[in-house]
Amino acid sequence: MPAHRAEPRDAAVRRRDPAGTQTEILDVATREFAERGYSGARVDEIAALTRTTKRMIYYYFESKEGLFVAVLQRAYARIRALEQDVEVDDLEPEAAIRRVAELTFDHHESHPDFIRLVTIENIHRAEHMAKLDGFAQLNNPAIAVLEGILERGYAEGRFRRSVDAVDLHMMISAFCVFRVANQHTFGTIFRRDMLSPQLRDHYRRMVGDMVVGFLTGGPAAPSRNS
Amino acid sequence: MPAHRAEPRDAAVRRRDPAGTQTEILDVATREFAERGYSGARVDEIAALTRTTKRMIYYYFESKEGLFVAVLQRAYARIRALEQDVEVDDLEPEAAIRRVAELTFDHHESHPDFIRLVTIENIHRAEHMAKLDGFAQLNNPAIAVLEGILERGYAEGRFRRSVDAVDLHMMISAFCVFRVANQHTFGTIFRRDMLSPQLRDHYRRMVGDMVVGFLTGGPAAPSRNS
Amino acid sequence: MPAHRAEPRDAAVRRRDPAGTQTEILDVATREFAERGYSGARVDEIAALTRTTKRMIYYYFESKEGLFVAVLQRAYARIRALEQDVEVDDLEPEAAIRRVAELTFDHHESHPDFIRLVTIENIHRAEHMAKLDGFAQLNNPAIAVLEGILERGYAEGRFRRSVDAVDLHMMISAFCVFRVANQHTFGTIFRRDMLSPQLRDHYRRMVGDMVVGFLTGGPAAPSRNS
Amino acid sequence: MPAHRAEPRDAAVRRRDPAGTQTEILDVATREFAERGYSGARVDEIAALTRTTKRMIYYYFESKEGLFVAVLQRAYARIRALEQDVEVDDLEPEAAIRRVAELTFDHHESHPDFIRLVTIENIHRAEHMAKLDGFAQLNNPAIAVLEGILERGYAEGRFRRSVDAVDLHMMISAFCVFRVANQHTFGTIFRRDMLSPQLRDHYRRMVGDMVVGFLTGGPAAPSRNS
DNA sequence: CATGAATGAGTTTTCATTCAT
DNA sequence: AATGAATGAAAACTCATTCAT
Repeated sequence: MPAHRAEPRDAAVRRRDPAGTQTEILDVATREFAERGYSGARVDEIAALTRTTKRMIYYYFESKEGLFVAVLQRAYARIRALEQDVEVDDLEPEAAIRRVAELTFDHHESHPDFIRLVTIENIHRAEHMAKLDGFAQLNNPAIAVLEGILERGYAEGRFRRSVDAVDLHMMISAFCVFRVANQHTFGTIFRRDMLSPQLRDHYRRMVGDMVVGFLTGGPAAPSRNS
Repeated sequence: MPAHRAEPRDAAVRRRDPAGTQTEILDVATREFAERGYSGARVDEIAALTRTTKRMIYYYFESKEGLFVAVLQRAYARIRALEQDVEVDDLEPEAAIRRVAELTFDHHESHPDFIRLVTIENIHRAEHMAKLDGFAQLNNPAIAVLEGILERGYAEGRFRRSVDAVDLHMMISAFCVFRVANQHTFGTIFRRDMLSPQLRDHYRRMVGDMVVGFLTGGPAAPSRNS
Repeated sequence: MPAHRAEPRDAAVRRRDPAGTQTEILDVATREFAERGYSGARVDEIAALTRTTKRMIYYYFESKEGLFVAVLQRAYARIRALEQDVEVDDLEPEAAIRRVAELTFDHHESHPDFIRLVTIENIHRAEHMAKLDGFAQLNNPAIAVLEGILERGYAEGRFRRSVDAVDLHMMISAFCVFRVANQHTFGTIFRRDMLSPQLRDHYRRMVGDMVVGFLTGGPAAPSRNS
Repeated sequence: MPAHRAEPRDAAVRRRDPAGTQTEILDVATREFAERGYSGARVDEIAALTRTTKRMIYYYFESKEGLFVAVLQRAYARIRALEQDVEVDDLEPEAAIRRVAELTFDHHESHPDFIRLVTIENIHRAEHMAKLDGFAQLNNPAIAVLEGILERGYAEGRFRRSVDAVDLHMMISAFCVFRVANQHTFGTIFRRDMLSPQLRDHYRRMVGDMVVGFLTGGPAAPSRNS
């Protein structure tokens, strides 16, 4: 046996625990894919970081691609679970929308691996997501929440600008995702670490200001040129 | 054999044109890296799509990584050249800021390869940019323009919210980049093609509304925590 | 295609015999490295002369360098094993030391590949040996034997010249190694094949004479400088 | 032009000085071949370390092999020139032979590159020397000197052992070459730096003692076994 | 003589995947 | 289920040598 390979530690421990084995593989694979991208991740390396072997990866997930798809699926499922319990009915529309923006902000900050996976999947034009059902989320809970807030806002005359909930979600996501996903190039160019703890509150407030400012601003001015 | 693989065209045609050779390599490499990512791109394939040989890639760029760095450098240099000629002094602050947002929007829409390269470089934590000088852009022309507009806006009492130019640039970029970079996962989840021509004007107006709404809105409300 | 290139023999024959696979690789690699030097040897060629594939070389030895290190290690281990069983306690000191010299002579003559590997390793400044433990042999069996003989020789008044065992070993090795290692240039210059069977006994006696003459000679004359 | 290549410095200086150009190439090539071996040396690197270009190497020396042959030839010619002026007629036979041994010792110590080249050429079985005339040195000056000393020694009854001059030269060379050529492996195994300045005189005296002891010792005892 | 550009054939190394036990 | 061994195809990279100017 080649001495240079990290051997699976304590292999006996993992025997006969299929769910645990799969979970462990997915945990490691998530880290590796997020860290190195789809092409950059190595099946060998993932196996080595696991208490199982490569064979098990193929047994459970068929192929590297199958593993990535499973990783993606689980990552989205987890995020969606988090999005479920947003409770903003007791807040005024402005406060509610701000709260949603801030929660999104928090989610993205605390799940950088998720954002990296999404970024990677976009580089691959979402071809892996396409292999799965259940990604289409026309009735996304996050959207439903936004729709409720918007409705209240318009009814109460607090929001002047008419806007689609998905577009609003996009605007909020754009801000929150960009801060994490583009931190490295942006930081290099502008010498500003958008993720520094000192700036956290600053940006968190900013995303709220942005969305509230947008909604309470006047109707869209027509673009005067292209 | 992938459909886009071109036959090697008469190699003799291109002899003794070093600048041309390098340019052609960079053109092809830009496409390939943007398309498949750093790890996913193949030096062999890049060479095959060129009128030169793999050997010349190593002759001029040392390694795959050196080639990627050169691609990145040229991509940023080109974008920066575009950012130079923004002329907004004759516009009112609101119109000016909207114009800037729209130009950014246009740039990003017309340079999807650039956005993909930036995304890829972020996955690599900007390690390739780090190898180059000249990326730090504290005196970025885009920032200077924004600063000018903000100053006028405050002086004329049109902008109520105090904001840093780099942060404003970030907000605009976030919107414009997200629309392109995350189009695939977003499109899959919400069944909305953010890049469809029909929605182009809609989103273009939206980014303007966002930034004007933000600047003309009241001062930041304190975050109520979560 | 070089004449010595063997067709790949039925690969299936050798499956599932890891020790055998490794041994076969080491055997072939020893020959090839000894024959062509480290840079001159080809991993491809080594694999071709084996019933396994290039891939297995990397599986077991990591790299060309790793393979060379393994070859060196095994070569030294084997020589050391031979050095173990020298039995000279029943001989007079002169006869004993002569016997040791002759055994060294015989070892070197029958292991030209080993000498070539050592030569090659010296060209590389022993950098590969440095990667391994266990090469330092302060308690080398060969040295211990020499020490025993010297002690007896002095006690019995047969050896007049005081000498360090390691230096004595060096003197003997120098003679025996040179005859093999430098046979080609020496042969070309002096038109003398030091390895010819006719001269074997001549040189074998000579190394004994040299060492005995040295030990029984008077104490070192002071160098008169040059 | 690839920025990473060391450019030929001050190329103009070297123009129109064929002898100088060739000398410079040979100087650099000697270093590189001695340092890295024949296969390990790089034509590119040799050219880069020169004020000329690769083309000139091929112009003057035809090929990498031709260059190596030229390097070898010059190296031997230089050493032979040194061997010319040995003046030992005024010394007693013992002192004379000791002096020759010490001069050989000194030569080898001060020309490690030469020894490395010879070692490398032996790894290649002297195939490059074979391409040249003038290497056969039956009337080698060094041998002639030894013959003279031996003759005197026998005539004066100082040397008792009958020996061939070439063999004696071999014995001396073996000691002196081994100390330099095998310093690295020997040093690693026995933790003794044979080239350390502190040990220089020790070994220099030892080679003299060895040869004098050998010549003044009794006639060769017959080998008692094999 | 001089030089940067160019090249074909090789050389080391990697990787996802499968097999025998 | 589990595992070390094995593999073919491909990928990155190198090198001596030649060409056009």
